Amino acid sequence: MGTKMRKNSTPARGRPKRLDRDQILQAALMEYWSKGPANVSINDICILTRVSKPGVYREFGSDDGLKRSVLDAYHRLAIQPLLDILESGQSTIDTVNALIGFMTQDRTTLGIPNGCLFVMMRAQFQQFGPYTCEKLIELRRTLLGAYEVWIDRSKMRGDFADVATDIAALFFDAQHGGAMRMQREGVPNNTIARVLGTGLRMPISNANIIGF
Amino acid sequence: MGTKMRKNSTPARGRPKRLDRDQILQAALMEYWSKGPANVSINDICILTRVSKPGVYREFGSDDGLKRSVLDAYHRLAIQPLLDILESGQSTIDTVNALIGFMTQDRTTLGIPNGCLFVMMRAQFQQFGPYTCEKLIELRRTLLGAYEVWIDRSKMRGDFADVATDIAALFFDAQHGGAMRMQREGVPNNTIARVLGTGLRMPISNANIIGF
DNA sequence: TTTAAATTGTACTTAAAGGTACGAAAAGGC
DNA sequence: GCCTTTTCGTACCTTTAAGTACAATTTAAA
Repeated sequence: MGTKMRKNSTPARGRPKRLDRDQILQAALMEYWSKGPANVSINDICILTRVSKPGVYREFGSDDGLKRSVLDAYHRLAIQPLLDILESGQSTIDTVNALIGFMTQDRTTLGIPNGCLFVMMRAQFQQFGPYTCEKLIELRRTLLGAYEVWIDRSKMRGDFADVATDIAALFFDAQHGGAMRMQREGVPNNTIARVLGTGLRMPISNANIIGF
Repeated sequence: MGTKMRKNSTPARGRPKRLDRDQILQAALMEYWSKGPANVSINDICILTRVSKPGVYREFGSDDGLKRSVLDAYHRLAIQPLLDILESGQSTIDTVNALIGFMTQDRTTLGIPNGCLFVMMRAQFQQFGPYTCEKLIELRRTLLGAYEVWIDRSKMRGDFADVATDIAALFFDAQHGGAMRMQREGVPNNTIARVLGTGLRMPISNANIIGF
């Protein structure tokens, strides 16, 4: 957000920057993800990262700005892998299985909190500022768009049921959200996988049985 | 919560009570429902109902106590109709259609906020106190239990797919949650109905085609 | 060595949250 | 008319949130 866009190579003029933006983002991300954004204050993040409060505000502008940036980081960290699965070009069934596998990974062994920060924040968008909300809407559109592209591709291959693409995309998105919430509520991952299995394989198996 | 359980008939001893518990509950319920529980303070409710803050605390004990009681009221108001549909004894298909119809009613004409307070609060349980959380868990169990009973009944009639009852119950619960969240995000009700249609009619149509 | 530029953190402000101490008020019993 | 019981609301408390004023610090350029 600085007025001077300094590249790494340029030595710059004034006092050298010691603040590590990425470290703050990482810490905030993990804190939001594990405790829920509403239960983490800027102060908490300051203490956690040993950065002064004005430091955080200089870097991100506001609470809203920080949350927006964290959401951006979360996009790269945890949403992109999901998008990558959709764009991997595998067979439809393999893709669905990959999605289920991805969502129901054991988080404790990965050192990652349960649930999905994006799903969480979407459910609480009323508590956020304009930047964060904008980012949420953007991410939602990206996800739904990716589902739609994938569904259309599967349809062309003939292994997807006769459901309108936008409806099916909303359906897949809802299953993802449901799975992440179940995980947060403590439902075992193999149970979640079974729920997802009945839900997500439906548009495929139906195609096999009825349509083709 | 009062130490004296006074019936309406008993004239009582001290200063007569003017505080209307139900009015507070109703106002808090609508406020939580429309704005989200996190965006409504005890102060807001006091102003809205023209009750003093100690009045509210005398009646409900704490923020946690109020939320718990509101959730109870919401149970009777908006969850019970859903349970009633499940217990109505209609045919499986009619029940599913009734569920979809109930979830996708036009809220503006009913004067009711979009979404579901219970679904909202479930997604934010980390922000609530022990009483509220306990109530949330209890309500969740009640709902899942009702789904399970209904599913088992449908299975016995032979019009439900070969899916484990607990898994199917979680699936239905997830669809309900997904629908309520879509509604909150501004997805049109007829779109939501189509998403629900593809999801909820699946375990039934599959039974018709494959199993029986 | 001075000056200008850039970043730093201490100490503060303001607002709003949940919660309560306490005396006034309103009733029935004596 | 006075005492007891119960409910009432004003005015406060404590904590914590987001956000900032400002002087000190560290660097390159002059």
